[in-house]
Amino acid sequence: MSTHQARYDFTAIEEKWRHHWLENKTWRVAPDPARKKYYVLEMFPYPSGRIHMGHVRNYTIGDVVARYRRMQGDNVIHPMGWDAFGMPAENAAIKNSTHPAQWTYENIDYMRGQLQRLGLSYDWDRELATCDPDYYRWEQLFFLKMLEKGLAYRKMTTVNWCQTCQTVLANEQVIAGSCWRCDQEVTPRRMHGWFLKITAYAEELLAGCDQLPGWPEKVLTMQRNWIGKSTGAELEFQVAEREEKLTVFTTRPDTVFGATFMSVAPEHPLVAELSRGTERETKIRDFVKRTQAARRHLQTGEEAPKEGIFTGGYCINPFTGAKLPIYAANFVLMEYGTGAVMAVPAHDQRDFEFACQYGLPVVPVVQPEGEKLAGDTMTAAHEGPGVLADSGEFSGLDWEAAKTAITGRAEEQGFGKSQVTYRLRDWGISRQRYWGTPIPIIHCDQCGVQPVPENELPVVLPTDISFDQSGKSPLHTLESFISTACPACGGDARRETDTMDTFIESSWYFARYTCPDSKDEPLHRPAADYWLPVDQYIGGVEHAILHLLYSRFFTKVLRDLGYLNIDEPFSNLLTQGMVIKDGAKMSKSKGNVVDPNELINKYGADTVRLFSLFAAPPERDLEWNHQGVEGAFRFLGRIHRFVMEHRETLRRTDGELPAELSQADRTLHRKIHQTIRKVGQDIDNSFQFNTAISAVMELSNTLFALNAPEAEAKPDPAVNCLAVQTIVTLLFPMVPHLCAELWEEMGHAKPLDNQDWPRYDPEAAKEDEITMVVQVKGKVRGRLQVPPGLPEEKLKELALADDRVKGFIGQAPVRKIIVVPDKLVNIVI
RNA sequence: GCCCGGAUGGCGGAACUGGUAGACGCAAGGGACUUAAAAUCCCUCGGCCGCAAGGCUGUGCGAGUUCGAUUCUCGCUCCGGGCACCA
Repeated sequence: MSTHQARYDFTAIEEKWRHHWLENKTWRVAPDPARKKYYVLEMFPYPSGRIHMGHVRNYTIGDVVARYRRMQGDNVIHPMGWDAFGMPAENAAIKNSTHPAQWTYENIDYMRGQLQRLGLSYDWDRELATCDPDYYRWEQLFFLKMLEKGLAYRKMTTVNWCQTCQTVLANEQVIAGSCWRCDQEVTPRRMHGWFLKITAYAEELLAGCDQLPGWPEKVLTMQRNWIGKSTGAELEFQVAEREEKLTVFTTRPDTVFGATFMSVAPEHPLVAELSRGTERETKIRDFVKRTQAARRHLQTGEEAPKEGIFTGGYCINPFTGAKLPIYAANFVLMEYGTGAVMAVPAHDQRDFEFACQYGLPVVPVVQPEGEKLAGDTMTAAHEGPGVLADSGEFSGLDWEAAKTAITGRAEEQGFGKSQVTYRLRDWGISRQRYWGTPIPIIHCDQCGVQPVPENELPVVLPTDISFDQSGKSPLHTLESFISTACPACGGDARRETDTMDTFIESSWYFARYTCPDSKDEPLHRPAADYWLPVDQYIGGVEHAILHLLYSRFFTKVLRDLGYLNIDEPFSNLLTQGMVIKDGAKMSKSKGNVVDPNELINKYGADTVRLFSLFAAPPERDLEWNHQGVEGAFRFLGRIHRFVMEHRETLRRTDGELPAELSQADRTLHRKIHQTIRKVGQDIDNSFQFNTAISAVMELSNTLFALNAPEAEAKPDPAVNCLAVQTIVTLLFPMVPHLCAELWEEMGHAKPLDNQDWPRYDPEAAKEDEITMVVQVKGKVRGRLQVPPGLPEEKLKELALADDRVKGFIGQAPVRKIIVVPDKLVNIVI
């Protein structure tokens, strides 16, 4: 045998099969109502230049799922595309004086090649790039439809501004006070912007969380918290000696008798109203200005000390008639609820602190069991349960009952109602950037804000632009783009120069993959209906709220607009962990980046894939370990060598097992079927590729040992052949090139691509002898080799007869014997 | 502060529904082959005691339930993530 023949030439093998798959379009799919469909999708990448290890891991996991489902007979759609709009293209354009489009498309070409080198089984005919007008034009249509239904609107409000990115961010895109992309701290800014009414779907988005058993509980919890539903009441307080009423939202209507003052947001209109023309006016205006500035300079995560100022106004508690002073307080948020709060210091810690600071009364009205709280001795608010006291006719009620009773009374009397409030805010989608989807709107001095007529879509992003160093969008000053005619009056008008948040593109791309060539409509219903929803979605947990919430929202909107018939986009979600090196996330600044290209050159794609699956289960972070990669490479080399060494025998074997199996045959045959069972279970239950791979390693270890030169009785060639076939087939989803090659080397004419997953025979997997553990008082004292299925009595007998066990029992009386069939016997003395 | 995760050899990680802790791989040590090296193969490998047979101990810490706990309960410690004045 020549060493040449045995060499594992991964470069040649991988190149051969890459071409084979691409040229034959092996992974192209079409709807087939007769077959079960399976949609597996990985979060598409931003074309930043080159793929990184995180992509490798993400896409390898998806590829294994895709190939595995195909082998199970499913009609598998597995598409890939490019999240191609975004800031980096613009930054690169400014820096290198290229055009964002050119930069983006060059990156796409390069990265597509990288993905193909990994052997990922995509249907490339479905590839899309979101910066293509044929893609984003439909977003402009969606926007117009949403505008018609009141789901898109424009308002002037305080937004999150990122100075570095020179743009506004949605609330979801502010992570711990900083920009999700560049980490710059965001600052508040007043400006006009377009919003999508995600709050109209708050309840459905929340309820949907209970309909997603295939999602990690952690992600659902984060989404529930983000939506932040609170149930309570809205109560109206008449402002003393004035026309206005002050409406508050509270989750604790039961404490209304304990309200001793009111706090409102500094921006609340009533603050300016009440102080107008009084001697307080300047002082109050200063306070408002100061607190807003302070909020801007707050360290992320820091709480400002509570501060407030008396506005000079009072309002009347409708339940008690008491006159409550109205304070402007820095901790009250204008954006939440009504921007005003009834303050109950005895039962709310914030109000308590505020009351202490400004000498306001504390009146407990919910008494906890076995205690009698008094306002002047309390050191903290009591926020827990209790029974109402000093609350008029409601005294004596349990707090929960009181919530309903008091709200009900307010409703009868016409000064309140039960109310649900969400933390979720509408999605601000205006971006002051160039490289994005133009918002199809025209501003006319005469007619106001006008939608671009549908038949004029798309509003194409102009390409004749030049960047200066300011970082500002060139669209804002591009006269040829801005200047247009008003669709209503035909007069001079200006185009909207803001573009859409790029999260819009990723909110529906999974649907467009089902019909990427649809020309006359955004989605071709028969295709979308057949393929959707995505059965398995895979990506990083960093999108737990952002992309995943937006996509859920968009799916519901598109459903209500008649484009889709599903409620939820992703039935199952796998959030894979990060790839780390030396205990830290890979980053240029840390100098711990591993380049996939170098690895593939050195070991081949199969080894890189194998290691990234083997080193950790998918949800967990994966520590990249160079020596571990070597180990994966050695394993593939061993399999390759074995097949090549036995090539001729393997080709001659017809697969018919001998009628009588020898000891070695039985050992190997049993292991084969145990492995089929184990690998199938591991993938089906929880994508535990790491343990699936170790199972295959065990099978190969058995195979190699039984065929080692020093082995006494070698297995029959037919059993060996079955073992090799099993290894190659089970490993194919993870290590496709090598397995395809070895399959062919074994003499199979039909490629492994659509081979059926091996069948598991429970009979063959049965052990004919098992190790029974004998314990004395719970400690292992002996082991028995017995055939499985022995009756309990027999097992007890055998256990008690064991010499070593006898020694441990000694003279002590046996009190009890516990038998777990086929597992252990525990003798209690 | 609140809400989730997690903690197992030198390392990555296994362990069905409470039933042999450490599968599989890496590293390390020893050996074989080789003029030598690489590659490959074999052996050892949680800790302590012991020549050995074997014993004791061991899954972050402390209790508990159980014949039996990495697994269940309670209380802590540390690490990671999310939210953070949301009324």
